[in-house]
Amino acid sequence: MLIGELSKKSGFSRDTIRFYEKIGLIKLEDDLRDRYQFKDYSEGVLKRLQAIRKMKEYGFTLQETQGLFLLFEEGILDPVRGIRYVERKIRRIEQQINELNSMKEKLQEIVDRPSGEVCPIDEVLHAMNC
Amino acid sequence: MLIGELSKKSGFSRDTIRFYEKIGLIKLEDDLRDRYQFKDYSEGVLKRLQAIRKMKEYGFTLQETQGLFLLFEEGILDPVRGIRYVERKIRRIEQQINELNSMKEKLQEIVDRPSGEVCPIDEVLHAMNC
DNA sequence: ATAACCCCTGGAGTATAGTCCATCCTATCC
DNA sequence: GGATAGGATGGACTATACTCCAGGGGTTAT
Repeated sequence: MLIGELSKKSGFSRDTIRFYEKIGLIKLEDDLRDRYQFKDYSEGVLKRLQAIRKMKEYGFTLQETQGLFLLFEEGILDPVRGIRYVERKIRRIEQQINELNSMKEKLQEIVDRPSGEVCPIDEVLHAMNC
Repeated sequence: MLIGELSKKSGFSRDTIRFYEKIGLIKLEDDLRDRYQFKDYSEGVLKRLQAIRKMKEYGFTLQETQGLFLLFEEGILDPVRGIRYVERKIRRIEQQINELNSMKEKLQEIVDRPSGEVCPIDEVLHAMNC
């Protein structure tokens, strides 16, 4: 199929698809163009794009996705490794959540603090005589 | 003080300080250089850098910080506005936390699922006959 | 006198994930 | 024959927050 159809079916813009091609995240298995010199994408590429979409939803970066695809293609991705990989990702996400929670708590303290004449973001700007 | 001292006292690298200067986040009130043509930073700049550090801990971007400084300098930053500002920031952080939690849950399902011969990231790569 | 150490500027490069633009080709419709 | 609607390529640009480098100073210690 041509890039327009692939774009519609995958939900990625043409530019994004071309960008993914440029970084090697998707490949045209044979770059034999049809008689009009247009690229002809296979069903496999569409499936790959759908997998990329999933990966994005799971919070994986393109680089992580690419690494996982590589492992998969080399047949190194057995259940045990796969689970470990996902568990590491979960821990990274948990770290991010913790950081955000600590930010949130600090900010909540500012909001909750009974303030009379005191500037509510005094904690933030305390050095500036707010 | 010279940039080296400011760097030590603030914990920001020289390059970072120069970068903050370039984007206007800090300013030399008078750019009167001393006899060696070196910049002479005031205590005020140090305090500003300390405020920036705080803001970073609270999760504000440099742009947000700059905006807040501007409001403060214009005297527009009263307690009510300040609280509203912080509350908006809290809500943005909550959104990010929610997104991360939903990613985490999805990944946790993959890990928890009783798998025999099935690849644990099948959900991710299901389209690829993993 | 030469090294070590501090300062200056301007500009390029890093990572992430695209988006947009100019310029070109080809087919089809009216 | 010109408009419209696809397609191709290469390269520039966006945001965020730096980091590094080249090339030019001056000061201080041995």
